[in-house]
Amino acid sequence: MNRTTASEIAELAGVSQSTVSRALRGSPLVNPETRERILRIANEKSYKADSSASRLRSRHSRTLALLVHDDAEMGSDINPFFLSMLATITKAAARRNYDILLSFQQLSDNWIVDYENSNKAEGVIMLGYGGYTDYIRKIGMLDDAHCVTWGPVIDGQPGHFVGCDNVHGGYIATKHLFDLGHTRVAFIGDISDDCPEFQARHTGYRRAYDEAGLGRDPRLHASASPSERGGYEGAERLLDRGLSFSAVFCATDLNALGAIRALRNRNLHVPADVSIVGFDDLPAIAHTTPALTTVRQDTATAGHVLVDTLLDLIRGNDVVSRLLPPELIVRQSSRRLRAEDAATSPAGPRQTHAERLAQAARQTRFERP
Amino acid sequence: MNRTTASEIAELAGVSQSTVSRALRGSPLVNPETRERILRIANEKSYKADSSASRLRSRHSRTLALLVHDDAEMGSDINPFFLSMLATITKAAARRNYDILLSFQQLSDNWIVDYENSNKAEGVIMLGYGGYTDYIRKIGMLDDAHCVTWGPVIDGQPGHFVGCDNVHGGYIATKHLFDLGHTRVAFIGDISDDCPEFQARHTGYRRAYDEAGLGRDPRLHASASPSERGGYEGAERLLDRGLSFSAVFCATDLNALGAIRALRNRNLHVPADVSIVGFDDLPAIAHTTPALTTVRQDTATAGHVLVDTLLDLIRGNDVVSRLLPPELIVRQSSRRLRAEDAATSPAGPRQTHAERLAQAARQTRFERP
DNA sequence: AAAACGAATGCAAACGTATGCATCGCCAAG
DNA sequence: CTTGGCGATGCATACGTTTGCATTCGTTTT
Repeated sequence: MNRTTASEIAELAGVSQSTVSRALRGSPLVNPETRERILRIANEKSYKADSSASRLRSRHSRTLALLVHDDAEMGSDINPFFLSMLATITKAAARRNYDILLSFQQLSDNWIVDYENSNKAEGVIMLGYGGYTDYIRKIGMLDDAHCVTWGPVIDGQPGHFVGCDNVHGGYIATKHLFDLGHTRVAFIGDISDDCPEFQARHTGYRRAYDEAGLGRDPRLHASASPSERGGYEGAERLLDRGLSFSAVFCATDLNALGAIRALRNRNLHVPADVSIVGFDDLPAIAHTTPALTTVRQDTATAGHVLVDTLLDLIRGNDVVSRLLPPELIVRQSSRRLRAEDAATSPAGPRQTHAERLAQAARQTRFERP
Repeated sequence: MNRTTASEIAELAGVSQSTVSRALRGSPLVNPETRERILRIANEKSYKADSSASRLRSRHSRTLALLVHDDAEMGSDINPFFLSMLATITKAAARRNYDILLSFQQLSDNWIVDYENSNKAEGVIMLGYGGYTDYIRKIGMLDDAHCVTWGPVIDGQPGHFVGCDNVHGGYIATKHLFDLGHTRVAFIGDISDDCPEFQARHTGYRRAYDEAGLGRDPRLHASASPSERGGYEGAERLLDRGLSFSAVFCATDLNALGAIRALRNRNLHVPADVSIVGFDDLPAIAHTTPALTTVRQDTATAGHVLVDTLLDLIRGNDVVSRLLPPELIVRQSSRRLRAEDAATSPAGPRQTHAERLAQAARQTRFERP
């Protein structure tokens, strides 16, 4: 059974194929009555223009590629934060009459070039933490590379980015903890050059310290890959140092979940002993115990902005990198520091906070994921 | 700047355009040396055959559409279980050299027909709970509709399905609870005709009851839409009835999370007072407190099976609906019933289980999501 | 030496649409 | 009555491949 073609519709309607094409594409050149007739017949036959032929002729695929970074470290799991953006991006594209071609990939030089050269998509949206900078630089050389990346917005860097204001996010997270009376706030997260967004969150963290006029102990930073496991191991290293702290700001929600597990493992309770603030507002974490205080990135508008920016780029309009405002979501993992737990206070009637931390530091690890 | 075409490569290589095409597609007709030369030049120019032209001529788009049901009730959130399948499906397709076109849609008659008729994809994979049966029946009428659905496998039903063995899953979940000494196991989930997979899980639940020779109280079933909120409300209705139960099997992990929240809200602890078993094994739930005992659906092989089944369908091979075996994952939300908590035992020294449940039933609700 | 053959390549016709240009009828302006 | 213009339609080409068929050339068979 062969597909229905525009010529067949044309014959049925007693017009030429060109007129059918024009009628279906809403050209003002065709008589309203003719258009009506053609549309009716096309509907009856449930005719749809062949996309291959139409994109070949018109040189437009009306398709965007969505490339999600497949982090080898996460195993086969994909970072849930990026997954939660898929739907909004896809719907935003659909509203603009664009299809989304999905791909999970390790970073490779060829990918974008191949997709553009083979005309599979008019542009690419990239999702993934860090590590893109070098890659984008190469791509940026190509005039034809229409590519927008979700990630850190850095002045003067090549390529086009849409991202959350990570500096401000880190700032409000840390300030929230200071406002609750904490003075020694640790940071867990990777601030190497590979992850500029976490560097930015750390910058906000430092800014809050400076503004509060508190001295910041650099040893209160533990590096961690952006996974749950990374958070677990980071928290362990932090505890092993035997330092005093009453709160932790984690670079990602997954880090926070891992940190909570590590703390619990050493008999430290959240938020009773340690307050925790995460970053991302993953859909799942509202249901964890304790529900996580975190910095929300607005994925809904992010999806629209990513798509619109990419379309501007494709149309040759001027494009500016855009920062989206983050929002602090206070839940149960952060609470006011009790006076007797303050690091400087004398020992109370029950075991002091300092004692509990010290005990945790000595404790043998009985779980290794 | 115009794209490089096969003819340009041909000219550079001193051959005809046909030979270039053949060389790049690995035809055995071209001389190895010639092929080598052509490949080298094509690489230099980073030439890729235009997909529009190639699919127009060859009548193959090498693209599959992935349709994720956009449940209005979930708001803009997509069911995380389906999200977790996106990556495996996409990678499975990539391994077969197929691209994935992604779409989130309410159910509509036109969608599949449009996609096939416009030649955007050679087939469709549908993800979503229930409600498809009628829809599939319509689609099934069309010879050309290449469509595989993740969902309940029911004998004699039109369409092609790949799914988890929900009956067995429900059975092993419930049996697990019986093995732990529970005798009154409740069920939370929607068993209307809209959701055949939950009906199947409920069937497994009943089978375990029968096999254990235990009487089943139908009032221990609370209906619930498959969301977190559904589980919360279902658990509340269950508690309001003032019945005795020491364990709950929930039709989905989200239901289980909601149920746990509702129970905690009334001072019932999981698993101390009530054991809970979920279904799906969402990536997130390993990190909840308590970590959820659940029935895992093997999404990794599911992705491959879905893609392979669809490709078979496209190639005109015979296709059988396939059931994948589920697996019980025991974590911390289920535990052995203590003797003194058994519903029939006399009151112990501390508040009995029955008393605690009764208290929960009377309790005013102080949280409504 | 002629014929037959196979390997390697070129030729040319599709695939189904979009679109510039020509055409046609009709009415208003000259 | 002629001309110009405008609205509506048809004609014909081009988009860049894939692929059946023809062609060429060198080698083997009769």
